Amino acid sequence: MKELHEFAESEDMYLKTIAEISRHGNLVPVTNIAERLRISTVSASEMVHRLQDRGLLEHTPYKGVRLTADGRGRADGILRRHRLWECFLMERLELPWNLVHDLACKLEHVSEDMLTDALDEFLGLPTFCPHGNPIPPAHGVLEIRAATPLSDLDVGQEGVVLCIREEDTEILKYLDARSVRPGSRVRIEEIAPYDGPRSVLVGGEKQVLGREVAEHILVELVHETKRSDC
Amino acid sequence: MKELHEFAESEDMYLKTIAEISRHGNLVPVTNIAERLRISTVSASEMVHRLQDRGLLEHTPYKGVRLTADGRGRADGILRRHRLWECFLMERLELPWNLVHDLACKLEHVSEDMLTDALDEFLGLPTFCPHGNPIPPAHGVLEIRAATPLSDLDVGQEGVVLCIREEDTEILKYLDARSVRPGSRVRIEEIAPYDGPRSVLVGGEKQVLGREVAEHILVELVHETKRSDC
DNA sequence: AGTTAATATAAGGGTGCCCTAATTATAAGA
DNA sequence: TCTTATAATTAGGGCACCCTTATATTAACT
Repeated sequence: MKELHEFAESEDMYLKTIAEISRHGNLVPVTNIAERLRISTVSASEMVHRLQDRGLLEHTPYKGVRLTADGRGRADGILRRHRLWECFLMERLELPWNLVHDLACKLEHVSEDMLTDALDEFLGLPTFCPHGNPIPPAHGVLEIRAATPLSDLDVGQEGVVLCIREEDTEILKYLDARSVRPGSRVRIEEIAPYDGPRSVLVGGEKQVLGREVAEHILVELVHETKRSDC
Repeated sequence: MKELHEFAESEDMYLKTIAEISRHGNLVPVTNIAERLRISTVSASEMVHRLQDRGLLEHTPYKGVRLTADGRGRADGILRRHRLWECFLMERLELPWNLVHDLACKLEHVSEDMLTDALDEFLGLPTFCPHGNPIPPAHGVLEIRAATPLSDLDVGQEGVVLCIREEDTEILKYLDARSVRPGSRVRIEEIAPYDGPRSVLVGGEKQVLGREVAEHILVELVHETKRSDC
């Protein structure tokens, strides 16, 4: 009966993925889960059933999936550990920020509360991970910030990058190379026809970002301050 | 083909266990491996074959198992990570020492060299884990210390505890409660008949330790220094 | 040399998680 | 309403790792 492995790992990945896609309480299509996890829809569907049986989510056929309170709690725990590890890897070990995510993905499954809380304290109870995502508290609910996808901004509007949604090594490296990081100030200079690529002013330089990429960059709108030349 | 899991974990446990039991290059009976991992001998035997096929060890039927250079290297890597994590958990997170081992057992499987080396540096390149075991260096070979099991000392002999062999939560807690820790000075006061329990002087108090337990405590012999009252 | 205890292997299962290919059910637009 | 794209399910496998219950082998002792 006993196995050498503590097998919550796959479960963790599913819950985390669903929580990340969901964001605002909407139903998550099973197809999307499969895509993100790079597995077949059959496998994802199968696992969704298992998770439903365990009371971690509810599946509405042909619509999608929503985490239960239990599932949400579990997912928050995972995100919490993930982001705390990210802080540690970045701030203390000073590892390059594009590696940090992948490493945290493995560390996040070590799930003892004692460890997580000790780490939290050691890091000085941080509230955001280096990618700008909020760290769920040990007890209680995650604060929600008013975040807008960069793709929703119009020409001339400015914002401060809060976080990069899709935590994928490639996109992080790509954006990092273009100075798009949490805290960066960005300003839309131009939007190509057909809702196309954006020309964005970042740190004095002009960058061109596709709409798909822009959708993954969450910003806080900055009120257009009076220009000195007006 | 792709799996969500990186499946070196069982392999890791086998290699680590074999390395721990072996210690001095002798053959390790498959039965012992099974015992330590708390699995059936059939399963252990099966896995030993797999590991042999992968060139990580050599199995001499009815005798036992010995790691190849490759296997040894892998095992050292695991022990290195394990002990570095133990340092971190103990020194930085200040977790209770009996928890530290179990947590490190999970963290040790996150095996990127970048992480391990960064952690090593962050901790100030420690050479021993909190249980007194040496930390294998990134490259090169483990230094060997002249360690004697406490069970080999005679009445009147003294030693300093180097490490506790069997890294098992129960025994660690037991010994910790009796002040037997790496660095402790111990002195055999009495040995019961039939090579029985030892009365040991530790930190001014007398403790009684069974022979089996004493076998797991490795000490460095201390030359009987002249007493000041002589 | 013969018996016994330790060790190894064979046979048959099980679980978790993943796959492909084929089929069925549904939502939503023409 | 009817069709079609999307979603779900069924059927049949695979791999890693674990199990129990035999049955063979061998080391080692009498």
